[in-house]
Amino acid sequence: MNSRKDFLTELEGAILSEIHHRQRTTAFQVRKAFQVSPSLEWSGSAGAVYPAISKMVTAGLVTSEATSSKLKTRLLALTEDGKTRLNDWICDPERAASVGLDPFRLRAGMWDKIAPAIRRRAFEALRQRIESEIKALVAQLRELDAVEGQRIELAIVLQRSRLSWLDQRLTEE
Amino acid sequence: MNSRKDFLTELEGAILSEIHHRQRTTAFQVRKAFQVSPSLEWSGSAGAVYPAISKMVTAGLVTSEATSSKLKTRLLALTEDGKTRLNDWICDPERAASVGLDPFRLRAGMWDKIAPAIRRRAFEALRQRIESEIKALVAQLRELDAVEGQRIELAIVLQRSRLSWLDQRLTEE
DNA sequence: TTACTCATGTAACAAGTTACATGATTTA
DNA sequence: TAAATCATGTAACTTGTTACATGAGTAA
Repeated sequence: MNSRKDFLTELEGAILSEIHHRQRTTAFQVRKAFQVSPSLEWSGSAGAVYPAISKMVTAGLVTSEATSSKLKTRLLALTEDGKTRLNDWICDPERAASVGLDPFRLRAGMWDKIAPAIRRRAFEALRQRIESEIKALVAQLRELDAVEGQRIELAIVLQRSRLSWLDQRLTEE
Repeated sequence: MNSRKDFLTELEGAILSEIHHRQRTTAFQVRKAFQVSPSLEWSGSAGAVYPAISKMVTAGLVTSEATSSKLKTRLLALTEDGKTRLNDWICDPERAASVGLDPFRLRAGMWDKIAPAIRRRAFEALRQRIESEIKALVAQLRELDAVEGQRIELAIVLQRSRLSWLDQRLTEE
């Protein structure tokens, strides 16, 4: 049995993506990108990012070299092995096609089970919230790079489809 | 400071939903429902479900009464407090409007970064996978109850929007 | 000089996973 | 009677979170 894990987690894939498409990145920059991203659910917490990168350095997927600056910044880059593994992760159809975790979908079945008056109010609050989320996403669309841009585009598609689902539910009543 | 947590996690909400809309449920049935569900990402593992239910029994959200059967089955039900908390969870617009965790969206930005030939093959594999997922979801639509049905419907909407996103990318090339 | 940001990292904790233990009941 | 299923639960592990420690540089 090989104890070396032969697949990347979602977080590891996301980190490698970040290192790959941005050149001369640091762990800190990766964290920042996660914190800023409105389409990613990770907080970019130090306790997740640093250990994940250390592990991938040990596994030979990432190189980490010290800089001359007094701040102990380390520049990260992918090894050939890291690039291959990232590619496999990006193209894995099984993972990419899975439905993921969606708080809206999780609740959708239960909205039928509550009193109509409460539901109407809840739907109204939801609609407003989603619309303001869309506005925020659209606003960020220009500021951010291409990789994040595609993710945001899909997040907007998702939010719009939620809105039209809500509309349909409301007109059916 | 109150150490008693005043919000439900997604798993706790899902468990309360399951107990509420099915009458006379057991922890085992809840696990089964999660395991079978194609729209939920939890495995319904014993190590997650039993402790979560125990905690909610202790917190006074769920009652658990032994049955006369030799199998040490326990029937679960919501208390009034549990129903209130479930309602709050269902209607929480902040949580419901969040984008969630989506493996497809996470990878979407990176598909531009790989060689066109590899991308085309990856997209073809993805398309086939998604289409078979949709078929499986449609097939389950009849078998399952209303609550799960709504979730599956939304999962189908998601998968179809992924397909049309892929189509758009392919025709743009 | 106080406060904020850059930058890395660890510790305590939370929440999920698999694998196992236990024991009754049903089916082959 | 052997195996599968029903049913509950625990133990070891993984992976994420917040909060803290540490220390350098920058702006008020």
